[in-house]
Amino acid sequence: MRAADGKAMTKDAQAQPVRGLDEQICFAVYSAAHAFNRAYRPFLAELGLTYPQYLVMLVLWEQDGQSVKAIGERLMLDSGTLTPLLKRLEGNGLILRKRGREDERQVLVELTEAGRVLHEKAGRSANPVPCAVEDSGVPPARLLEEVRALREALLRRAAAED
Amino acid sequence: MRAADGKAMTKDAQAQPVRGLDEQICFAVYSAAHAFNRAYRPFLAELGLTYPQYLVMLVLWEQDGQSVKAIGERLMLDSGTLTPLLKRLEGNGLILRKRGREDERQVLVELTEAGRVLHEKAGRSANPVPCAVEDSGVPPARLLEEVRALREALLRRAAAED
DNA sequence: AACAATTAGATTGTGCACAATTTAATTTCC
DNA sequence: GGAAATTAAATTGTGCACAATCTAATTGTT
Repeated sequence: MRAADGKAMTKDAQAQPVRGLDEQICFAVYSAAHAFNRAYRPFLAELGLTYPQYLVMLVLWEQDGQSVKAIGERLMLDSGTLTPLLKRLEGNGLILRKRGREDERQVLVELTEAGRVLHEKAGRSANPVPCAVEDSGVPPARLLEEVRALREALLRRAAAED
Repeated sequence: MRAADGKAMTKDAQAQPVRGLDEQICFAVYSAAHAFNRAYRPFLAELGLTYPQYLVMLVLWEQDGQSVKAIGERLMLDSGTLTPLLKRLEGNGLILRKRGREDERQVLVELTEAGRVLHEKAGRSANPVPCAVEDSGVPPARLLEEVRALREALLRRAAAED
């Protein structure tokens, strides 16, 4: 866990009249996540991946041979989500799953040749999403930082809840 | 549909080297959506709702008696998602589903007394999420507008893809 | 009236997402 | 060295999410 900066939380949760849908940041983020999914679909269909599978591939393209645990920490997903997803990627010939020799509890995930080739293909395919981000007119660097700050604050609250 | 301002899209999708996970706004939004879910969980557990069910209740609390179609347009969800979700809400006694008398293809969704009472209860329960948003230090009004602008740009791209 | 086209929901099948539990391997502590 | 605690994955069960398909009702056209 990062960000144990000791700064006290500003206040406690309190009862409040329920806000309408359109004033809620949570719905904006929720629906934006769906919109990303839709915008990515044609690009990912060319690669034969779903969006969560693409995220796993991004993690492996950054560093091959990671454990399920390490992938899960990177993506904030648990084994109940990753195990079947990784089995599908293995079934499609993009990765191999093998028990660690040193610690046999671990499962190490390695790219196959096809998995590495897909990295090149992804780089050559037209990705519509960065353009859409640009179209939105929102400065990407600032938005990235704001959404990350929001996520971290939410995770701190969730962890503090009990 | 809003925002048909006639402004041409700035450029077409192009091939680009694949960016790392941490530079991608899509992953920031995706993981922030999960973080909202986690932060909401204890609040929603008190109400006996999941997050998507809470969204449906928000829509009905704003206006009772809407059709499945209208709810779906508001939340950007289709009948394959809503039908079983609404049946669960009906099973829990929060709503009633009845065929429209005027147009029998429609199913109208109405709050029960328990569903209305839950609105009051939601208003009295401590909601940790606004506090977390405040903790993040990001100006909420600006963030809301930026995320919405992003979503609309993504949906335009997705619609234009083919 | 009659028939095509459209529309509203429901259904089916695939794939996340996560809580809770289980199994097996490893580490810790004595 | 051996029992207890911890850890890594897998499994099970519930609930979204959406594409594709199906059924039934309505609307439009002739």
